[in-house]
Amino acid sequence: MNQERYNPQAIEEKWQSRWQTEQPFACTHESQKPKYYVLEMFPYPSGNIHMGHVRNYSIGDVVARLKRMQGFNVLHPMGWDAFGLPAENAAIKHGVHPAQWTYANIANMRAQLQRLGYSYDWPRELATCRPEYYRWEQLFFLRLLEKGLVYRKKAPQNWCPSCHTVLANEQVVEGLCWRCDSRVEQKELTQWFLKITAYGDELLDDLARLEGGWPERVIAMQRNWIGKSTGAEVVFGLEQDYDGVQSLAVFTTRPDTLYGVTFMTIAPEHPLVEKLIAGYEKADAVRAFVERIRNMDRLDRQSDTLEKEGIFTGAYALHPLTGERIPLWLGNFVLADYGTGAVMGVPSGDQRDFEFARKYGLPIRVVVRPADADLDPATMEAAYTAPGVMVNSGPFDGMDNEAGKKAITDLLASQGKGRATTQFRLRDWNISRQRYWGAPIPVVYCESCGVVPEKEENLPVTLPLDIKVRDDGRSPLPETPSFAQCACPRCGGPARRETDTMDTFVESSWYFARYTDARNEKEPFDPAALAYWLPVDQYIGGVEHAILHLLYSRFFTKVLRDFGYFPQHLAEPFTNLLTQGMVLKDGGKMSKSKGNVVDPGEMIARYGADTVRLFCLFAAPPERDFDWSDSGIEGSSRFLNRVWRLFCEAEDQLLPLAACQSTAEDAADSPEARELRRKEHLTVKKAGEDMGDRFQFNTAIAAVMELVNAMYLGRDALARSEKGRRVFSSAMATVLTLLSPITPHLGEELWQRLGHNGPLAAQSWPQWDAAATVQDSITVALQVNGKLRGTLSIAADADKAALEAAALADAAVQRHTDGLTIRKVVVVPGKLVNIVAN
RNA sequence: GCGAAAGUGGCGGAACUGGCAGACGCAUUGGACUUAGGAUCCAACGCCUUCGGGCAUGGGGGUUCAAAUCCCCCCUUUCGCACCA
Repeated sequence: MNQERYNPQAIEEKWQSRWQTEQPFACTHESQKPKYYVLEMFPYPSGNIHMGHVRNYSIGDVVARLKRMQGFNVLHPMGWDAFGLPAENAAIKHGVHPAQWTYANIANMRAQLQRLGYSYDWPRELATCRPEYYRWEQLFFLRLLEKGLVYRKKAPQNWCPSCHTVLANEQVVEGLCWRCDSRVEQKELTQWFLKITAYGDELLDDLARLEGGWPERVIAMQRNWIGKSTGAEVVFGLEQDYDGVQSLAVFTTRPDTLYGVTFMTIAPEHPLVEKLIAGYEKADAVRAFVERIRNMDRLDRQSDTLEKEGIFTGAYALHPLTGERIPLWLGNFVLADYGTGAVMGVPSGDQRDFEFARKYGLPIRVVVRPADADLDPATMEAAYTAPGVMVNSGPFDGMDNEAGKKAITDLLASQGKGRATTQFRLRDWNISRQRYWGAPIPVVYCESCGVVPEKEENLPVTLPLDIKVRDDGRSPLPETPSFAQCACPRCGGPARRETDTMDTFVESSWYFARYTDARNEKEPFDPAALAYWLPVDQYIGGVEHAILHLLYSRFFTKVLRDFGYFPQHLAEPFTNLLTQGMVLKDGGKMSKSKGNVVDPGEMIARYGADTVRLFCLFAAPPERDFDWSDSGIEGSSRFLNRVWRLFCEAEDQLLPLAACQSTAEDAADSPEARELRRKEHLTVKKAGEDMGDRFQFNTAIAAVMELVNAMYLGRDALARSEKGRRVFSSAMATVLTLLSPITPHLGEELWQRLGHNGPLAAQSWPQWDAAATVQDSITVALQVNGKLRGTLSIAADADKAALEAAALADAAVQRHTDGLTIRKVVVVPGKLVNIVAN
């Protein structure tokens, strides 16, 4: 008997160095096999991997390894989202160049990933900070410019004072910077915008294609973020001519309530305000109101407890259908940048308007009432927003209000006073960043030609590395003459290069496609490779990217398709999305400040990579958060030791079989053999379904644990005969094979010692045989009136009559039916017998 | 307020199509082997019990021979969005 101890450090080193030399997981698109592209969100090279990475990449690696064994040609790449602010902050703090810091971190993290044994196609590795990568992004920028999908605009922008840069709307979380939690300010700047709103409808509609493949809540979050509203723009005439302005438009989703308008509310920032109040005796009070609202903190202004406030401007609009005078108010709840910045006030049909009207004594006119009741404006306590019948609406009285929406919009349109339209909450994407460590935007500003795109043949516009990072965090590029001063690509005259860089989310919006041909120096993608690999079949990452990265990637996919780079039939980049939960410690997020960080490196040093991988998958289903448990990982370690010992203690009895290779004849040798072979096949069934179809790795592992437990129970009996040993050896091979996507090092090591030549990873996933899982006798539950009263062991093929007879003959059943009349017997073959008696 | 998800032993979690609730693991307890064990092995382990059984899947109703699972109402927690007109 072999007493050798399980030494994960030694065997993991052995197999990892072999994988590094042989790169067995590199792949090509020239294959007859069906393809499978599994991708985990690439990491920012912060310096060290944390448990969240380990969980994310372990899930992906199991999928990749399993799919390979199931006969797919699998693409499973890894790279680095390598531009970004932390590199600059580190440069300031430690005096090291951002590039040097980044590349050193990449080297370190690459080694950590290799230490975990992930089956990546390393030759495709990419880093977005390399010119070989971002040159293609600059090319896409030029294309976007040609098509008018990127433009410059001067507007108030989200400005993070601590990061010294603007932020996209998606990067502002509750008024704070997504990265550093500083309070975001508004700053007027001219910036580059990607016209993501041009794809608003498609981004919204195509969410339907993702149903079933993406988590419902991510789809909901995107739908919410895009925020499409259907309604009408209604043009109200103004009572006077205000400096040439004679009308004011509003957007409404309720054109059916147009006859209920009793006032109009305008955003304090609306450009017309100053004109409206000119000459009004209380103009100063209005100006003071505007100032006060403008100076309010953005967070406070958006809080849900903020009281609605307004002020009359002294001006009037005219109702487009009745000609009635409508007082114009300013309101602190009206958003300047949504719709037209002005809303019609219908107190009877909108709760905000209702409260506003009550507060300021404005009239309330009911225009939609429930079908079976009247509403009295004097006693109403809230707006009526449910469907109903139109009243007080001139020719539309009696009409269903849904029909009224269209009818009134049509009437307005015929008179040139409105039109059906839609509004999006989604804003265009500001991609300018006032930072150094990012991809240069390939345009120049020429004294005579204006904004001129860089010539395609001059790409890449390389980010200069010979700079000194400024201590105040501001970008050194504007003061780097060798970069900022240039010749105009059009006239050759003196010009200044754009010194803003691109948001790093631009790089991550298309990296998944670059992996299909990462080393191509002639074009961004090989069309054949793209057509073969895209879309990504399974994408895996944290839910924190539900909007940002996933929305941008979807947008880029549609744009690159329309530019002809991506296949024309490709609508979406990621067919299936798994959002894995967080790894917590003591119920909270791991953080250095809390001192509750579990370091993967330490865990690997203590238990080995296989144990760490196993525990991450066993602790909980993948989409759920789980709390790291020190005793939990002990359990996983114990299990692998148990497998190791089972193998070593039986090693001289083991035969070099593959999974599921014992025969029915072998199984006929003894009841133990038959039972173990049955368990083996059932485990293959369950593990395959749980790992491959449901991504429930925890239950797949539990099933293998049961098989191992069964092997311990049966091993002495099975060791007695050649056939028994065959059954046992086959089960051993099955354990190693089923575990191999999760614990590949242990699998390869023992597979080799079992006497096999080729790698276990190249084995086919075992096929289970239904015939092996049948049993002669089964246990059925016996119930009386739905309550369990006993069990019954009976021939598996017993028919209903036999089951019923056996159940009625059972002592426990008789005891519980004594004195009762049997009304009915429900027999579910193979499961139970329920006797209904009273 | 809107949207999504989740509530099952001391804990993580099983139960996939309604059919023996608690698989698998952790923790705990008892035992074995040991110079010793924080190794390993065996066993117990939802709650109550008069040992017949009774009660248990957030709460309350319902459908059914049978409900963690289906239907209705309610509560709690987490996440996202939120004066979006």
